[in-house]
Amino acid sequence: MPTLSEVARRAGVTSATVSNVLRNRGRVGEETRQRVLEAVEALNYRPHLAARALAEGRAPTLALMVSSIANPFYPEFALAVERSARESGHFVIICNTNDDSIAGRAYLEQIAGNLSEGVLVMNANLDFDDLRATQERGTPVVLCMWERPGDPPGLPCVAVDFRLAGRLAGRHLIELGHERIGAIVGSKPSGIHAPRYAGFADAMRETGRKAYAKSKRHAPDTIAGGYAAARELLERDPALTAIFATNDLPALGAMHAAADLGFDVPRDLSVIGITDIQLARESRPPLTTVAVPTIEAARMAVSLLRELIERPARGEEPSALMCVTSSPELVVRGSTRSVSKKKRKES
Amino acid sequence: MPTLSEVARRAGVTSATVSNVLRNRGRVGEETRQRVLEAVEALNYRPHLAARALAEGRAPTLALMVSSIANPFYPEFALAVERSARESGHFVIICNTNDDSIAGRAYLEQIAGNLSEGVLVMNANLDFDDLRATQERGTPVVLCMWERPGDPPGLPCVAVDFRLAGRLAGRHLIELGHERIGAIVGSKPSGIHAPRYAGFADAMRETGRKAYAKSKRHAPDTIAGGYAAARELLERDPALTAIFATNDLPALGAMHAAADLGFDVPRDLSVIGITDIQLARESRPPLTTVAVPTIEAARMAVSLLRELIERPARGEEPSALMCVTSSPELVVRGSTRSVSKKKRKES
DNA sequence: TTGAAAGCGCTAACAA
DNA sequence: TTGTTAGCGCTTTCAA
Repeated sequence: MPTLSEVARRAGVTSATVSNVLRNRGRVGEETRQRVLEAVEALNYRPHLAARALAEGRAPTLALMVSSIANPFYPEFALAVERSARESGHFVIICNTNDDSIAGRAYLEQIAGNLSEGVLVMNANLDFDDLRATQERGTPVVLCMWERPGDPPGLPCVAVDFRLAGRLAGRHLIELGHERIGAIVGSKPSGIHAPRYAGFADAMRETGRKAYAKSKRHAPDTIAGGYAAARELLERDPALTAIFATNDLPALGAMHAAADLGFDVPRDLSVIGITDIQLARESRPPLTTVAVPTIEAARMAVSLLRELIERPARGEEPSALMCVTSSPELVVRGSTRSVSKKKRKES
Repeated sequence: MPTLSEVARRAGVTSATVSNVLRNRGRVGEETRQRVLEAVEALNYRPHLAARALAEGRAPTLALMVSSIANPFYPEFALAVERSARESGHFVIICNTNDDSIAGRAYLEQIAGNLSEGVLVMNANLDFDDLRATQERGTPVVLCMWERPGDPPGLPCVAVDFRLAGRLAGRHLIELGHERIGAIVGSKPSGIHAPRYAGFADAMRETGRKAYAKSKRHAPDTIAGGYAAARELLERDPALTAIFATNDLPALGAMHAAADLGFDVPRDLSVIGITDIQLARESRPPLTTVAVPTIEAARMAVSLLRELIERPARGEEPSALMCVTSSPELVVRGSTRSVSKKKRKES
């Protein structure tokens, strides 16, 4: 690989000059410029990003921490992150923590500040103290999807009003006339799914329903998890006419369970999720869900991070430590319907 | 961020010594060692990976080029790649080419050799000349999933016998008694899906069937693509009893189309795909498919790449330029069944 | 066993 | 407009 000074030698100038033309920093004579460009071309020169990073005191990558990139939601997000990151010349390093905070810490310690200029966190299974520590050591961190806009996490974040999402889902079901509604809630009791369920509960309370509390199951955030939970729910109370899940994947699983138990969705049972992942559009029937502004969140997270990276260099305070995305929105598709008078036919 | 020499100063030694203890290179007195370790601890020192990379002349990352990480197949693969990469201390940079060879080239030029020590290519939409060029500039490249073991691509690769996969799928259908079989083939005519279809055709030929040729559609490698193609196929020839798709996603789409047209899968129509993505297990009915050794391919790709990275340093020739994974295997699930005598009931 | 010194490829003052 | 020089943080001979 040719280096700057080889290019310089060939062009009969010094590396400083080559550097200047490469960065378009002006103050270079047109003729010299041409010569340099020719040399670059002839040698097929490409700048050494690691060297540049070292000299500039900044790294050209952002780290994206996820529990597992294989979760169907993350890739969509990662794609958006990558696109935004590219705009500021950053590459993105995927860090799978595998839901293990030890692994997460290991990643942070190795990457932060050296290889990556900033850290994006897409799951809550990292130790917040670790995150604060890396922040204090000079590498900005932003949480990509904070679920409670009203309750700042003590770290920069982009917040999505998931409580509202839950409420919208609940309301939709109520408007369709459902009374007996089961709920499938993400597995970590005090975890990120609490606000979603709280919103759902709000909707129930607002309209004077109480029955919902009996029919609640926790399940891992997967199709299989939702399947198992829905089965339990439905076997325990076959009179349920709707199921609310705090996430699309379990909602999809619930549809399968319903089918296996002889319920027709949406005729006998309505199912609603939250997020609007790609798959939600592609299930049969397509899933009614509350869409969360994923792409917007990704963009915001990257620009917030970028701001945090750049501000200190300019001696300014960041303008805000929390961005709030636009609100979640109900997307009515085929998996919900107004409750039929005759209720279920079979089972 | 503390630096090596700060640690050194605090421990009353030079940076060379600190470096030695950190790399466990021995030749350091036990007492000094302790002092250094304490200083490291006290200062909370972490090595600067970019600086180390520069000094060592090697980068700590691998680039994974994919057309779009959002394709449901890639994340599973990416996860496996990341795990393997970590074993040799590499981080993985995700490069979404977006199926655009210009974007791909841009990535290669920026990353290869500087930020990344090697390049993994997970789609064929990169210009092979670009790949060869980066290889010649000193950055090893490996194709992660070459479809024709018998026909080396002129680049290091790990090959999967996709023709066999196609054949297994075809045979399975034939063994179930199917005669009229439709095929959905990936959209790029001469592209990566050709061997899969060729294998399918082999199976047909071997058993003297010819009808298949009429019922073939090209479709993008998505659920929607498969849906549209299957609809066409089925509307054109409702007597089809089976559909073979060169990939799971379109196969899943075909199942949806079948359902929409009143075909029951598998009673009226069998559907089979290739790959065995996670989703295949989670569809209704679960998809019969030919499983491809994804994880194994990921591991092989990373170790081949690692070997290519290290060999030249040791002056050796790489042992092989092509690894072949174990063979694809039929996974029978719920979407295929022996052809019923009465054929379809409805439609 | 430890230190001194050069250098990886680049940037960025500052001088000329 | 261009060159000189001094690093960025680390590794690695080679000496001591």
